[in-house]
Amino acid sequence: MANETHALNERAQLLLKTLVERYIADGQPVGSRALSKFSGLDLSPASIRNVMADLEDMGFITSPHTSAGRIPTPRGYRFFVDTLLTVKPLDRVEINQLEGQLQVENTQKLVASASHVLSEITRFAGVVVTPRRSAGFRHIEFLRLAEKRLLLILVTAEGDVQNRIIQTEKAYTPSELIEAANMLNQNFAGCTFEEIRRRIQSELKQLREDMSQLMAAALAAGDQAVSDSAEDVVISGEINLLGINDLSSNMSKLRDLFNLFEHRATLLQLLDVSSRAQGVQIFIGGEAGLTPLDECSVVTAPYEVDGKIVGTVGVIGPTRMAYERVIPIVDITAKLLSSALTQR
Amino acid sequence: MANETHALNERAQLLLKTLVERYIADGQPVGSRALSKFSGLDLSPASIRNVMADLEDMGFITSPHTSAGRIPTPRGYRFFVDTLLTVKPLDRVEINQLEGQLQVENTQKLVASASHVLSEITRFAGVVVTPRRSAGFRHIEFLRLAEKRLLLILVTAEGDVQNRIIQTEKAYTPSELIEAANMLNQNFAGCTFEEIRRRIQSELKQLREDMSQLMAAALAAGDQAVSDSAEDVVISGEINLLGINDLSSNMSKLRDLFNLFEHRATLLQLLDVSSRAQGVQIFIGGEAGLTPLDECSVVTAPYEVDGKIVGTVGVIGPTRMAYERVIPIVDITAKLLSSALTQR
DNA sequence: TGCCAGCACTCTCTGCGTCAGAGCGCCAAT
DNA sequence: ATTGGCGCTCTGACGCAGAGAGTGCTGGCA
Repeated sequence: MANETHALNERAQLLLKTLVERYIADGQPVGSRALSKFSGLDLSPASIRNVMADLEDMGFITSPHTSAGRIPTPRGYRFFVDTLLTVKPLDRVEINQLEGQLQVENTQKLVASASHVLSEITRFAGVVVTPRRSAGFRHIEFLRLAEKRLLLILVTAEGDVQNRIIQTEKAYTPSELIEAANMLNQNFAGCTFEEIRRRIQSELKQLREDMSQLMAAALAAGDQAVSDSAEDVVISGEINLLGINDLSSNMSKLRDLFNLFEHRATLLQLLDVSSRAQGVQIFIGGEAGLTPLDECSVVTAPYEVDGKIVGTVGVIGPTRMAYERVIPIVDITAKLLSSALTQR
Repeated sequence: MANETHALNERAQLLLKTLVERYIADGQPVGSRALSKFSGLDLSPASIRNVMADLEDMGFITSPHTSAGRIPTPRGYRFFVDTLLTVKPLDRVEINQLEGQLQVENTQKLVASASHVLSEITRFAGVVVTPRRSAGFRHIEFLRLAEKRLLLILVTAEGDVQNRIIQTEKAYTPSELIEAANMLNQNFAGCTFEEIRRRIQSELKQLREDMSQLMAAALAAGDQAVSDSAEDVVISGEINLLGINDLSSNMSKLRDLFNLFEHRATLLQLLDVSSRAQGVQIFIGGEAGLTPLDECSVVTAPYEVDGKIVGTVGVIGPTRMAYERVIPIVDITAKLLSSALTQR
């Protein structure tokens, strides 16, 4: 007895499990009759009602109103995913399919396609935190577009390419441009932009005056690269959530949710948490502390480059989602992303 | 009499105008009493009812049901925007504000920010068709990332920068890379990729074998650049439309609308039409032939580079929108975009 | 001829009451 | 411990009446 208030006996667990499964499957509150049919146990609805009452007391399930069946509470979902859920790993076929849809041309495309694939395959919103990169300098190029217009191409240590068009006051000759680029490439390759800034500052007097605008532009582009490469969140398939009945019923909540999506910083904070732990993490309902996510769950997994965690992939969907399907998908996607990034 | 069935007399026009204005303002069907108060004419509701009946016969207005006021039909809106609407040009201040929010660093950012600004300022969805560019070759660079990994940087004639990481079979020396780049830069600058492909093919035998992989990669990147630079539609602020009562009432229509947004090709077709004409164009309701846009209007304006139309900007919002505000905004945005693009 | 007050009519919207259906809790019997 | 049975409660659908809004029409007036 005292036992039952803390731990669930096997029967209660089985019933909770089938209840959650049925609710996830058809979204209707589950009554004692249905449970008696589907649990596999040979119990009458009346007996089941007793157990259900206990489960309700313990806070695992609740009824929307007196004469409806029961639905899982967040706590019920939590227990379900933590100890009752049996995930079946993906088929080799599905993995290949997933892998085939990742576009490996460059990091941005890779991240974008990962997010897109997640949303396509789960039909929820896919989300990826872009890898954080320490912005070092590798290579620069000035390309003459017109008399006083240059295209500046900047490659960071991580192989990201930044480009911007700059208007110059003076018309540089091709050889001057090459000279400036060489000067930067030879002296500063491998440095951070902060270092470059310091060293240029101190050597400014020696610097030929007509070079200084080019240097300034280069540094500005560098700063841009740093800020661009700050962590960011890529979301796709938000539209899928419009189709989810659980969410689209109360319009104002839905609006809040989409507003959250626009508010990258908040989202980032949530997803960052998940990158502390290894493996798949699940946030159920408001567990993340964000009210717009009340009826949502977030399934995340960190991905890594060379053994170091650099970002997070995930799926945002209704709390009533098929976890046993979503979890392996997110897991594999993180692994695929890791390996695609490590190769480069 | 016969006159009235074709053209509207002044009184009818004024009443239609105030009716549309009032309906746009508060979204409620407008009754004869309200019209008599707000029209400025000194007429009793009863007289106004006669005119309204005529307007209804002519198809400019309709009533949702017997005892409601009248609302404009698409034809009513059409007449309104064509001949009754008085747009007030934007303040200098507003223009500056608009201009300040455009990010001119490079074409992609410019287009994205234009779309974003439109959505922010109108609180509807902003949409921009990216400029079509003939993809010519300008410059290429091979950068060694690791032994058998190169970063390929490709600059098109229009100054767009493509980059991709390639794995090579052979470990190239820096001087080989420079040689390959030089070879391409000197011989093919200004050519289309099609030309390059032909000429390389014909000279393939003379080409040192170890260079061919680099050439192939360069051409592949070029093709990518061509296809990437194909026209595309950038949408932002779709979420704003969630908040519009006219649209969010019937969920399924809203879904259709968002599906349309995902279906770039269809949207492109619609927006391309608008780039045939000069100046602001307005599509009301389903005039564009797309059912998901039934309750929407699209306000567009083409923008140009060096006097040649290269794309379209626009706003998608509910048919019940404040046209007199949206029209100048779209107009000015197109002009700002034109001038920003022409400068580069 | 144009305008308008008045009136009957129609339609929506709201609230109320009823009724069937679903499901529960409790209790007594096994 | 399990279970059949009974009464209770709540929802959702339905129908109905009354209020409110706005129209169309008619007949009178300048």
